[in-house]
Amino acid sequence: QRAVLAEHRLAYVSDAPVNWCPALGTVLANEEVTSDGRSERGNYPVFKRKLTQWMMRITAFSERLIDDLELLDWPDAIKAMQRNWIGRSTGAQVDFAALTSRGAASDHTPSEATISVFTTRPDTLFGATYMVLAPEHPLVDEIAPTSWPASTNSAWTGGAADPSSAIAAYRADAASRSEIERQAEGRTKTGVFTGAMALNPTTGSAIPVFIADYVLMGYGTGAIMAVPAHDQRDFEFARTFGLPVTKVVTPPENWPNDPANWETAWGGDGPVCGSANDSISLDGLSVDDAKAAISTWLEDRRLGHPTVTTKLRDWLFSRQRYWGEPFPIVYDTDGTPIAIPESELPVLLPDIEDYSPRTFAADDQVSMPEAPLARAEEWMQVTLDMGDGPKAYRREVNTMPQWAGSCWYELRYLDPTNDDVFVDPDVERYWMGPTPDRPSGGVDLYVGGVEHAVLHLLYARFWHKVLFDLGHVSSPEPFGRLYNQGYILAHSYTDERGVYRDALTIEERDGSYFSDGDLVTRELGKMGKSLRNAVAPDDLYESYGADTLRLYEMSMGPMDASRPWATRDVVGMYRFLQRLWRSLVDEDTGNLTVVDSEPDAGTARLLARTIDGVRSDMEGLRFNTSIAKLIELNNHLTKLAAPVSRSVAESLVLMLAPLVPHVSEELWAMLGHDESLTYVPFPEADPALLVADEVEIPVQIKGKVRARIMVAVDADSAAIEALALADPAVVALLDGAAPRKVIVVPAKMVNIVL
RNA sequence: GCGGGAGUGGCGGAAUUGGCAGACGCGCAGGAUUCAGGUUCCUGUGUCCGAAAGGACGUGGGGGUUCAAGUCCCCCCUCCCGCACCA
Repeated sequence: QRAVLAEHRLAYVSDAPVNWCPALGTVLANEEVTSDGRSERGNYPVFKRKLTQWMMRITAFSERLIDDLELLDWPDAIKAMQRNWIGRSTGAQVDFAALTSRGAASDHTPSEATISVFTTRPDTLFGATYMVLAPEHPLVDEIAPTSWPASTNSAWTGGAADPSSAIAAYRADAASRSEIERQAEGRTKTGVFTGAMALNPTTGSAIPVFIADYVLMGYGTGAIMAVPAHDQRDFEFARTFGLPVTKVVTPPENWPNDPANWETAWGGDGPVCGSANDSISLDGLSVDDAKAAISTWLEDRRLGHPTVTTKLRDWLFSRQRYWGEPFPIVYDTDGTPIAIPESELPVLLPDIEDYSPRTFAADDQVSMPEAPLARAEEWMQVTLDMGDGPKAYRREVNTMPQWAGSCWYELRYLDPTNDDVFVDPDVERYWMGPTPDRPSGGVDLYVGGVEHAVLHLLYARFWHKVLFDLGHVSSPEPFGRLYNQGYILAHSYTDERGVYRDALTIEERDGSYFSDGDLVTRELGKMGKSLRNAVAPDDLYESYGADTLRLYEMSMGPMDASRPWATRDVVGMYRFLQRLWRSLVDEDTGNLTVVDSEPDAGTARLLARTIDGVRSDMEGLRFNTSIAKLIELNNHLTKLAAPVSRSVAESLVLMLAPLVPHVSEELWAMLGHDESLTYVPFPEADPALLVADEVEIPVQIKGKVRARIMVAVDADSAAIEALALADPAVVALLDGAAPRKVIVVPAKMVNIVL
């Protein structure tokens, strides 16, 4: 019963191949391994090892994890990365009968085996001329005969005397090559014949079954039907091994009629051809129609059915670390995992002498993971009463990955002192509940880096959906709006030997860069100690103060863009803060110069426009343009002969507070306030001041600005046209000629067409 | 190959819906203040022609739509990021 349940449990023990990183001394999730087979953290080699580890059944949520992206206000790039990672593709599973006896030596017996394949192109079933299994596919040993069938192509055997030695040699060879080596081989197709044949259910012909590493055990069923005419990989394999290429979809007219003369496979649409037998004909149908027709045919004969496959794999959830949440799991004397009853929770980490992970040489493939908690012998052994009397159990010694905590911290933050539940349902609904304009619910704004796209952000969504299904949260998604801030980049400099030179030593001459006289090459990338281009915040605090640094970083450009650091530019924001101070404070006496009288009309209007603009820029996280508007306002104030009005000064300080909190608080106190400005609302723009009575608009002749006129904001087109045509500069340029057409955009501009 | 994003002065970057390209800052130039210094102040600063007035050109390249294009459409180039033998 436990075994059956384990097939469906959210958390389960698996002994499938996992990612083992000897240098880190722990196993890793697929998401933590880079495409070249190294650890995301530390960039160490990672090896596939068959180990018993805890898994989370995230694949059960694949569909919803893709579909619910629609609900989210997230950057397209992140959504695309998640879709791509989950990798849903719809197609069909098709069953092929294995025929080990066909054409084989007389000591072979017919196989009962069925080879199931996943295909997105069931319409091309008639063109399947061979099959390929992943090298580690469990059926391989079952279907392979003991000797080569008569007249086996010598190119298919890998030079081996019999199928089992060919298979063994191919597997050994595949295992010895790293991901990087395989990629470096330029994807030349390799493989060997298994000696077995299979029956193409549509044509009734026997087709050879190969193993090849271009078919992955981890995707689909780990087996494919190969249609070389219409799949590029199969095409290349067929060319290498001299396999037949049968056309079943008509390519465009400029393609050679005979597939033997094709340069590539034809993967596009076209009328299906050569696809008929006694009970079905697909000929003449489009690809889509043929898919539908063959699916029905397969289902009627119980040979296949439509299905969906994803690239996403279950989440490897155990780590060999001390610092992680211990599993609430014990094993009985039979080694069966049992959940600890709630009354015994939480399981706390034991105090141990040595917390450090057991690590190995980076390339030590045969090393075995060792959990630090396994050193806590006393803690491991525990006596519990599971309802059948006290018994001895052994604790699980693996711990959860760092992601476990980040999957729900945002929920705990809502109600951090609650001792009864992790979050009160009412509290959760208040902060995170779905609303008509945000059906996903979740955190209002989550600012974070792209590096979490298919790690934290995927895991947390999965975890949240589990809690949602269990009724613990009302929101289907944890983070309603996501904003990716860019990186602060910096130039790094390498000399001829490729050694990084300290960025502080660099001099520029005639567009080239030199370090102590040596020519160096400049690159733009992240800051880092090893790149010798990091900027120490302490130095900037020392020279300019924390407010200046903060203001500079916000002013550099849009928040979501990566931007190059330029120490030289920091001074601009420092100067601004000095000018700001002097607009409100007498430098010599230190006394406030602000007056209580109302500002002049121009200043009042500029203030209103600034408040309005800064407010919307802040809402859109456009801090760079907020700052520009605040500088403009201050520049205006410094040009005034008169002292600054209190109403203007206070609004300015309040608007600056989120950007330069220290200077703002200081000025706020000097303006006579006892309480922090944190509790004062953001200024409101006077709507009456946002609309001017008159505006200056350009007058264009043939699209070029030739004059400017003042017009009332509510002036109609005719009045504006008359004003424009009466302008002396326009009269002179027209020189008596009658305009062919005059376009007037009220309160915006005039364009005269000659 | 697939997916995402970006190309605007010497530099970082502005420019809601097509409507004055270059806001704001750096740098640079000239000037001011100062015994001096600059982490001070003021003025100027897209490019080219011109003493000036003014004119021409100008948002990666090429076409197009429009009275009007950085913005819309078509083709192309370059760069960055993610995934990559996913059947």
